[in-house]
Amino acid sequence: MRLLIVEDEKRLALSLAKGLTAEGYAVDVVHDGREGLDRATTEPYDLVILDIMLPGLNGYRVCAALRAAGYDVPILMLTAKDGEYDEAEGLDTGADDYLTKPFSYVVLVARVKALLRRRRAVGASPVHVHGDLKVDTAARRVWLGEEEAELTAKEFSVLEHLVLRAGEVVSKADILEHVWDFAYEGDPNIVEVYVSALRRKLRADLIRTVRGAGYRLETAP
Amino acid sequence: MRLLIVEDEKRLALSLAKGLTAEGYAVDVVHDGREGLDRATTEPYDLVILDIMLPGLNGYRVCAALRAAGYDVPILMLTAKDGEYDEAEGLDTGADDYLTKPFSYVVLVARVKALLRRRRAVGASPVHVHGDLKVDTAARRVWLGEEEAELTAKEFSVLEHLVLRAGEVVSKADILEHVWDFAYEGDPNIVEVYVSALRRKLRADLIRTVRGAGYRLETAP
DNA sequence: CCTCGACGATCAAGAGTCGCATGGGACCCA
DNA sequence: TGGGTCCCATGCGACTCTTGATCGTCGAGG
Repeated sequence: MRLLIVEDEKRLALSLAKGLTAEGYAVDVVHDGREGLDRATTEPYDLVILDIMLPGLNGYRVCAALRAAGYDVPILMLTAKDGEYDEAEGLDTGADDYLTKPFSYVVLVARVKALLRRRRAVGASPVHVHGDLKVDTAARRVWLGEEEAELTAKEFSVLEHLVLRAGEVVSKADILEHVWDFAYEGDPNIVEVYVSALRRKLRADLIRTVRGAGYRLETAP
Repeated sequence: MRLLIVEDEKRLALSLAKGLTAEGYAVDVVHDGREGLDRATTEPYDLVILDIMLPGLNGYRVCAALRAAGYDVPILMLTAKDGEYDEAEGLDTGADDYLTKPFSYVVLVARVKALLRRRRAVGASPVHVHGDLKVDTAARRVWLGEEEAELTAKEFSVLEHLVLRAGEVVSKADILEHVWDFAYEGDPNIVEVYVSALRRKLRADLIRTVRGAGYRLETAP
């Protein structure tokens, strides 16, 4: 799961990024509206956190522009409660939720999770089952049969991405894009390392290598 | 995925081509607008990268000409930020996105991927069935009746191309262009080798040889 | 009907690429 | 300082791709 934070207060942006990274999300931060718009439309995010007061384009306009272009990723707006901007207006322009500053970090994480869950809840629960593998994306827990597996944050993210596209071949480049953030420029070998770890902690034949194409999470046919 | 780069600065063109090839794209380069127009209309590309300042026809005119002819492949424009040309104008002539020079290589790749992704999102169901042959392009799996066949990456690509044009005669040159890239200068015999492998792994009469013309995937049983 | 030439099929081997395992180092947090 | 996570580098092993040689087949024209 990859998030974009558009926030010009650098201290706040940094602390949010840090916390959300620790939760296991890949997080990118940009500091003005124009760049936020560019980035959101060119990189694959699962959620955008958007401040309203921004240099360049303000949050409302970024949000409206994204929605006008058919962008359907959830947007969480951050508003300062000083009267100049109104929360309701945020929802009018197409935001999915808003938070009024100051807010506690715990609340933010809860809202983020709720939005991500709601999105997938178009008929599906946040728990995915494939054969004897069970993945709870909300709680970030994994079971194989009765046994719970202890995964690190990155391991879980890689598995999550494979589970969301179970049965399909997912290329290493694709996994890199979704699980790592914009700043990452390293070797795709890193994906192999994590797949290897998942096979060791779960079951070797769960993730199938498709040589020259990527990996595929086997579904029970 | 096949890309066309229309760019007269040879150093830049070469370095882009090199990088994008490393990303797994088949890349062709031409150096002037007239040739770009010709190539784009005569070869099947998935995306065109188009510089604005070009000898012959400039990028705007190439882009406008393509769009006027109903050409709907995504176009990414490259603009030099020296005031003479304006980014907005590029979008007006029908480009899908633009990048201002100088840009980082990483950003270019991100934009290319975004454009290809946006396009693919509109795509159709990835499972093709012809008689007892079933090809799932997303999962990269192939069945013949109940039996699944194990194909290598190249074998699958060749089959995929034949399936997309099932019933038609596809020339060896055409297969070479799509599965290998335009600049491939090897022996066309390589196609025969792969067709041979497909017949062995699937069924001999599935791919019919049309002497002097190419191959045809049989649709009727 | 036979012969010849062109085209296509098949095979085997070397070169090249891809994926895996492993260990070490950087970094972070307690 | 110590444990854990994350990332990188290396070398090995296995598979894939490609090439070139050889054999088979088709069809036209004598």
